[in-house]
Amino acid sequence: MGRSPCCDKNGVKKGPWTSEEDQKLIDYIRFYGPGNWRTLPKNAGLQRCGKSCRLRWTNYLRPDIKRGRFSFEEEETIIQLHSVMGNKWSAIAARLPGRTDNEIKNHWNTHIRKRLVRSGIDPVTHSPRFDLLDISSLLAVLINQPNFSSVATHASSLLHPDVLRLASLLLPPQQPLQNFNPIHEPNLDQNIQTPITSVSSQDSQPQAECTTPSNNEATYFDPVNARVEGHADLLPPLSESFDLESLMSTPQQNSIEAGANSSSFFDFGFPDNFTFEDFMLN
DNA sequence: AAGCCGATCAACCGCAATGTT
DNA sequence: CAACATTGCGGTTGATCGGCT
Repeated sequence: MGRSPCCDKNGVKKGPWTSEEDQKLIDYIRFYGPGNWRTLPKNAGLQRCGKSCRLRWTNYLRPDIKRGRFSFEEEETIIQLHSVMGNKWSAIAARLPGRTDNEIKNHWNTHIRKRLVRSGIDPVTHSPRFDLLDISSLLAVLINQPNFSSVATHASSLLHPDVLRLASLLLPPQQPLQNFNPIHEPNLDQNIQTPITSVSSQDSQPQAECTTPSNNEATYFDPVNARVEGHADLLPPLSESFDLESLMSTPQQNSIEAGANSSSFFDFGFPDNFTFEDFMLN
């Protein structure tokens, strides 16, 4: 009746492995190969549970394990695969040579997941979540650009349409951005209050699509009235299903579809010193 | 210097799936 | 086919470390 324990608890060591134990395990597996984990510890002279030996080998001692930081490409792959597979860490690991499921799982939980949350992405569904998004910091980055019209043009192709729509809703109608007052960030960086000026002559970045007026006065981008003011191309059409409630909820059935556009949305948060140039380069 | 706290990651636990008798 | 053994997987824990006060 019931399952017998995977190992005899008496006399079985737990906790971190010593280098001597590692060496015993390596030597044994080099000679006999992995497998038969139940009898392995006894045969190898280890006071360990077979399960512990298998875990130590597969997650740490295996010679084909690639250690060190995850590359950008690896992280992208993990995000894409996770959007399709969910928490199938072993399946994800199978597509990342040299990485273990445990390592990927840890990296997801400690790095990637937090970045997605900061970027307003639900890490479970890979859908935008505006209750997660630090929208004011995003706006601060976008608005605090000398050539905001151009920025908006870029942003409209890079950001989720509903993000831009929400951004427009946050701004009072007929009000220039210089008076923009973030709702939840009363102490937001004062830079956000800075008037947005047209592209200056010393602006070294080429801006082929720049729609900034040619005068030297400060210009303000009003997303709400962008269409009437000739900026219709700056704002995407409102999604049919868009409403604040839908955005605040966590859809359960659309992870695969969401995965298809997740990497075109924000994949990462914005560090304090983040600039639009950084954004475009990434 | 000491204590606190958050981040990281190796390791453990329980359960499910699969294999064997 | 049932019972048991083994392996694999995902969630969680806890030790450790570095930064901060």
